[in-house]
Amino acid sequence: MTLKDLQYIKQKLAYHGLKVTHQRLVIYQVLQETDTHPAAEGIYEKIKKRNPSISLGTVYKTLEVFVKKGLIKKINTSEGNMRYDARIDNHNHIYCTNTKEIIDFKDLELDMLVRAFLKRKKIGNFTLKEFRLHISGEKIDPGKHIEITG
Amino acid sequence: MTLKDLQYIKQKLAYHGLKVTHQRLVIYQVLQETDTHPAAEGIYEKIKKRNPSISLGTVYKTLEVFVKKGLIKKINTSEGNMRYDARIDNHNHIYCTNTKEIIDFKDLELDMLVRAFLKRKKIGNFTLKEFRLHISGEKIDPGKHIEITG
DNA sequence: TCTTTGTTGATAATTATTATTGTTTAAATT
DNA sequence: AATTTAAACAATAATAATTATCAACAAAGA
Ligand SMILES: [Mn+2]
Ligand SMILES: [Mn+2]
Ligand SMILES: [Zn+2]
Ligand SMILES: [Zn+2]
Repeated sequence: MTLKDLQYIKQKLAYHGLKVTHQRLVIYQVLQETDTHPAAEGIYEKIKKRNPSISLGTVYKTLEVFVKKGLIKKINTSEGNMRYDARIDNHNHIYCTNTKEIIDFKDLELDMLVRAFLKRKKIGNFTLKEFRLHISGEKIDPGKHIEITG
Repeated sequence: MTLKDLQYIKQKLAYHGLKVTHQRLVIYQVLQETDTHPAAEGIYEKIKKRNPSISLGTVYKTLEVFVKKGLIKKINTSEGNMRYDARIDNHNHIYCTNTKEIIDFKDLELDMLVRAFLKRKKIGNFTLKEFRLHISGEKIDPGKHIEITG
């Protein structure tokens, strides 16, 4: 997290009419530098170390404000609890059913494939907002990473 | 719900080592004849009319048992609460963000398209179990149905 | 019929999330 | 720089959805 990045986040907050507070900065930072799609609780735990006075309620509230403003996205696990995602561009998720990890998976070819399909297959009386492919399965070696090739 | 259907459900329960109880039969029936992907609470409400003695806890427990045995599936809304689905074949869902409806959307062509894509795009250190396309948007006329054409 | 084991209903507990409220703070205004 | 004000905060209470407990009950088997 460079000084430039920090300035950029401040700008974003201001642009959305949000006051620049230490809590907001640190919550956004933590989420941005994490690729595991953490829950509010997880973000709170990370932040608490350096900011012992922060409240879990503030984390929830702040995340919700960010979602409303479109700064971040909210996704859900198959267990029904919410996770947050600093990536706001359209992308898909791979869910590992035993480690509970959620891994980003973006692919333009797939996007076009599906988009073309949905255009052909018209859905009447419906305005499509977005679509997402939800891939689920299990890591073979939980110690190693999932990697997309080909 | 014909007598044949009822016999068939009884067989299914027995096959999975589950005792055939009135509660289980009626829960499964209600879910099967509903296409709205209801929550436990919703199923409970429907059942209560004719079975005033049934307990909400039993509905939850029974649904969970069914999911474990693979008789039904559990899906989640973007709000984070769980819904149940009597359809267990692979299929996709269309989410209406304002009516909260979930509509089934099965398409073999799409399945093959995605399957072929994922084969090409290998995901390493991962065993794929299933994939689902999650389409979200809004009904234009909430009074009318969504319909797929083309 | 007796016994065993699984299932139910009633209820308590837990978990995740949201609401409330008095206090503090960022930033706009003087 | 000091003052004002609305927004944001921490602490805490409340809610909603779901799960756990347990005594009573019912189905299947001996
Ligand atoms: Mn999904
Ligand atoms: Mn919940
Ligand atoms: Zn993501
Ligand atoms: Zn379905």
